[in-house]
Amino acid sequence: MQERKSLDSLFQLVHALKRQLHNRIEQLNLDIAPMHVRVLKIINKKVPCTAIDIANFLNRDKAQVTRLLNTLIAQELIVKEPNPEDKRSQCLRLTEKSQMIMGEISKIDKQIYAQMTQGLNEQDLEHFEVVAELMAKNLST
Amino acid sequence: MQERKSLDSLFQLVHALKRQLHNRIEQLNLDIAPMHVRVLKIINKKVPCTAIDIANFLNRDKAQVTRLLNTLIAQELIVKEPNPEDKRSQCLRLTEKSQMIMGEISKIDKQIYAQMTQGLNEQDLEHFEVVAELMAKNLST
DNA sequence: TAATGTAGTTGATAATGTCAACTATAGTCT
DNA sequence: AGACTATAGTTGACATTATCAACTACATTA
Repeated sequence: MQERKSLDSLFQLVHALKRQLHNRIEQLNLDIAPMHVRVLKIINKKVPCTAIDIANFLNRDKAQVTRLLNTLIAQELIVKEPNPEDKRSQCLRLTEKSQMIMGEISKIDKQIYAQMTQGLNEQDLEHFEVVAELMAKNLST
Repeated sequence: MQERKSLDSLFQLVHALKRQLHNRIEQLNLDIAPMHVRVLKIINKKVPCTAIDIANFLNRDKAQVTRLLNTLIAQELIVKEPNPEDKRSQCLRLTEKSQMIMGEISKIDKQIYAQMTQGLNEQDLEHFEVVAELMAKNLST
């Protein structure tokens, strides 16, 4: 029953994490969902960033990404700019509004991370992350 | 950026895991989703088992559990029996049909687990699980 | 230039998750 | 016993996340 237990704890962890993030994001009164926040983070980090970059990073369908981006554009959190290298594609950029929001989100991330990692030292976390990454890689190939 | 990276690898791992499970379950032609399988596993493991037990274990809304159970009943994978200790409640039990299916599911679990844990030793896995459990606990309190 | 590939959109639909209101039974308190 | 509160489960409504297929427009390759 070793494997069963491990998968369950993993599912429960991520479920708890998503709920925390969802609750905290709700408090910002942004009217966007956790996936929108993840998209904002990616656009913030990767410059330049296109829709395909996001789909690849999140390993999600392009259709989902298009819809997430539409919401963000409607709320003036991102803008699309022509991609000089490819007329099919657009570069995504945060607006001033969302740049300010990213600060809040970063705080929330830090708080949740601190809460989640209580009682764990740097070495534990390092090891955990390495294992998680390897597992994800094992599954995706 | 330490915290960001860690959360992302976790999300990606679970996403990849869910996809693998989904694909494999699909191959069984059961016409049920991963959550249904998780419910079957819980009923299989915990005897007696009621709807509330499932909701508590999965940390999900009772409404969702009711609907998952309805599908399973419609497909004759589980039956409800009166709970002798509480007339509001029913005990859930696997049918012969689903007991056979559990064998297949167990095989799939083992295969996916083996794939996911390639290159990791028992100690790595033990540590990973302990950390995941502690994190989940930290978040839920 | 024809064929093939890629970026992104749209429609349809499945899977997952949450909230609130409700029924019926259980337990508690006096 | 009767009133009050709590719990098990159901139902309706809805939000979020995810996937597939078909499509347009542009890019790349042969």
